[in-house]
Amino acid sequence: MKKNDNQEVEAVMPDERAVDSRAEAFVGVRAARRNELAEDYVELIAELIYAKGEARPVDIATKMGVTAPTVAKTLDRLAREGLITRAKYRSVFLTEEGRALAKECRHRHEIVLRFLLSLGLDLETAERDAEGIEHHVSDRTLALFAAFADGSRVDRRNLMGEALRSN
Amino acid sequence: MKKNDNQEVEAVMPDERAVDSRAEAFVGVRAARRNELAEDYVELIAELIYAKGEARPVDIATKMGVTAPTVAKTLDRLAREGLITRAKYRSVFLTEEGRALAKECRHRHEIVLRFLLSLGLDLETAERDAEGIEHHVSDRTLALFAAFADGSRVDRRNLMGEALRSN
DNA sequence: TAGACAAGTTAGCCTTGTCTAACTTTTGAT
DNA sequence: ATCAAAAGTTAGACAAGGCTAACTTGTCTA
Repeated sequence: MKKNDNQEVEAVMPDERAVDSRAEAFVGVRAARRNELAEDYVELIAELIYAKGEARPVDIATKMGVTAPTVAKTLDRLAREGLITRAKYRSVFLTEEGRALAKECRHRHEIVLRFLLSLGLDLETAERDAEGIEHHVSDRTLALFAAFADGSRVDRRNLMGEALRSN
Repeated sequence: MKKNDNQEVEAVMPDERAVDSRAEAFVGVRAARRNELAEDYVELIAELIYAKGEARPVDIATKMGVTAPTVAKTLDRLAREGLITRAKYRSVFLTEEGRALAKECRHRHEIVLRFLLSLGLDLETAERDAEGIEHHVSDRTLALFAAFADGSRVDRRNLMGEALRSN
């Protein structure tokens, strides 16, 4: 492939490190994407059970914004993967593994949400963004988010205190 | 569907607002997910062109961690969607629309990355998380991220200044 | 208790994203 | 100028996630 045909790229100016250190990230991100839907389902099922005592496919469909057959197919997959149990024409239940996953997802979601809110975001937007972001936050970042959300007020006080003391 | 079969949900405790206000988010998130791959490709293509003068399928494949035929099929789709142009056995080029998208993605990526770094995250992790997060950040949140990243030092100074003045 | 209606399922189709295997074109070194 | 290796393409398989249409089961009310 000859290096002819050059193209102007005025608009886009990545810095040096970009091309190489970003490369490996893609693989990991795509891996994360594969589990997103399962996590969303499991989390939603847990919420429905908590809120209504059961998780019915029709409610899952409504909340997820998809049709009933889509839900059925996805639930079959989740059952195959051991996250839920189901019987024909009945509600869905989480296995131990499913509950563990739901709990973990809930935890991440809570932290991301609190973090966004503590940053000054409105609830609507925070809720929506948290839904998308929560699946892509490493443990390290999550810890930082948690610390920030919990500590932002305290930090300010500390900072002011220090400023006062140090003068 | 009778409301029998109840299940213990000790582990998972969503608060009241959760079930309803989170619902609508899913639809939006799924919409965002559809464009992620296209955005990743376009951004990568822009970077390759910038860094090497051209974007070859083989490099895209390496960076994305997939095989050549996968890249070929995806590039066909991007071409169909008007984001790139390509000729058989040649490198790939961005259309105006593709360049615009790449620029926008780059911009988001930069902000998210700077934000994560300013939060104290190491470069590796920040890079990886930014890759996943950037597609799920609303304009509102992005603005907040940008302000935080740019202003965290300034804020501290202001805060200290205020603390001093107000006493 | 009988049906009507709501909920759930099944079948079949489409698109995307992934792969391997096999083939063709381009490039570059001798 | 030739030809081997690298790059690119095509064909075909498969799973996931989505849909509509048509059928079955459960529930609840008259």
